[in-house]
Amino acid sequence: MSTLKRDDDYKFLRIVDAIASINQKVNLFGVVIETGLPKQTKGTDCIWCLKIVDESHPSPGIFVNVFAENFEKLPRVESAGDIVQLSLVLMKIHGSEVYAIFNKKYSSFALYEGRDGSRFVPYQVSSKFHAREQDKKFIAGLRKWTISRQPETASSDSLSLKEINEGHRFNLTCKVLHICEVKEGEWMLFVWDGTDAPPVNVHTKLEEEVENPLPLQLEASPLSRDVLRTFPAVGTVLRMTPEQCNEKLGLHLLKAGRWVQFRNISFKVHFGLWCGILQPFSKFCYLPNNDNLVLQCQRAYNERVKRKWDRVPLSSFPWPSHITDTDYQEVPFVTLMDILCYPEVTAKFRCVVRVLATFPTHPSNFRAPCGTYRLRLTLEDPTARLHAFLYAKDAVKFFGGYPSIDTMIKLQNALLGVEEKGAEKPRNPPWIQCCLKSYYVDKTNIWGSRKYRIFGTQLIN
DNA sequence: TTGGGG
Repeated sequence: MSTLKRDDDYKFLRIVDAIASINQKVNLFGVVIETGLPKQTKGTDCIWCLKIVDESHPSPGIFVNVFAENFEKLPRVESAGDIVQLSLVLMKIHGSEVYAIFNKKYSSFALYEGRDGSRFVPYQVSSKFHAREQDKKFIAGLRKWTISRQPETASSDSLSLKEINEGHRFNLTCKVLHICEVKEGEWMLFVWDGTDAPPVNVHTKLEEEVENPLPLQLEASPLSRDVLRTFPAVGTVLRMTPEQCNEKLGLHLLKAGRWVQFRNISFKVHFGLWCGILQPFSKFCYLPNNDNLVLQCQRAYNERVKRKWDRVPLSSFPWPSHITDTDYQEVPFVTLMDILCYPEVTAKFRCVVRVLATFPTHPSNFRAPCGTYRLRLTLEDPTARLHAFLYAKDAVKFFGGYPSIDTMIKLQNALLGVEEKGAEKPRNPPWIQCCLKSYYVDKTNIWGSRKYRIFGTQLIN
């Protein structure tokens, strides 16, 4: 196996020439167009795979497999389109695919800003990296070339959350809002693009509400109000998890607040909630803030939130069902996320929601032995779920007095989107409008004892 | 050593 001679140290190959240098150690500059997910290998190291291109090989690019002894030493590419300088990487072939292998013992890397950068100082270097004056001309050359090149996101088919459906190999352009360790070594991402994920059918049986009520969120312990308050009030916050929890992904390295494009991900429904699934072969890359797709998402969201009457689910357009009517018709709707994040404990709202479940499950138990109504509804909109209680005179107004059990069953079926009595079909609850109030039950712990109650709302027969 | 483009 040949290595570069001393006087070849400054020699940087074009990718097309590196591809022809199998089993040799070469020096390269490239534009990073995609990264995998950082992973722990089966050996002792971590790996992060980059895909790079240059003018000699603008498509499809070659993979650079970078190994390092810990996650922190891996190249953390800040943005698709950034430039990587690689010294003494070994060119190898597997099948018909040519790779560059970064060996921690003798290879080195440096990362530079891409087309929008003007500095020649790398933002990250590996321990063996030495800067040289000649580097600048390669960086300047690549920057000049990338300006004429279409950004990667322009050509990739990317879904928005309002278009997701169950299946595999989707690309999603979104903003990472939050990353948290939900269990020891298990990380969950919270992503958003300003649109609403489509409502899904509820497959659980209503009777299961007694033993296994529908969860309000996918994470075992709900996010704190401080975290929720950093989330936008409009648009679905999608939870994303790795397909295999034991997959040793370095998800904690991802940065909240950045727009990214995920590639080759799946979407599944858990308990009627959409969930993004990261597979071992899923990719992601941070997008520059001036990426066209990012700007489009932000513009659409800004338009949406500034319209007074637009805080309703996209799929309830142009108007929710006419199953309910509310007082305070002049009050604009808010989202459940608005309600969860409202800065005061006691407040009144109007919103458009679906009723996923009732507890008790059968109308014959909606009233206590003393005759007073007392039931709990599980509500959702594209932004959140919450439990809302229906009590006493608010329930009398809601149900229009004390209808017969048969009538009550009909009302409940309409509310829950049950097609016919006794059918084993999934429920598809309609969007309804309702008034909600938040209140507390313990004066010494007002936030900890906050609850929600439906009022000023009636079912229309 | 590890991973390997699905």
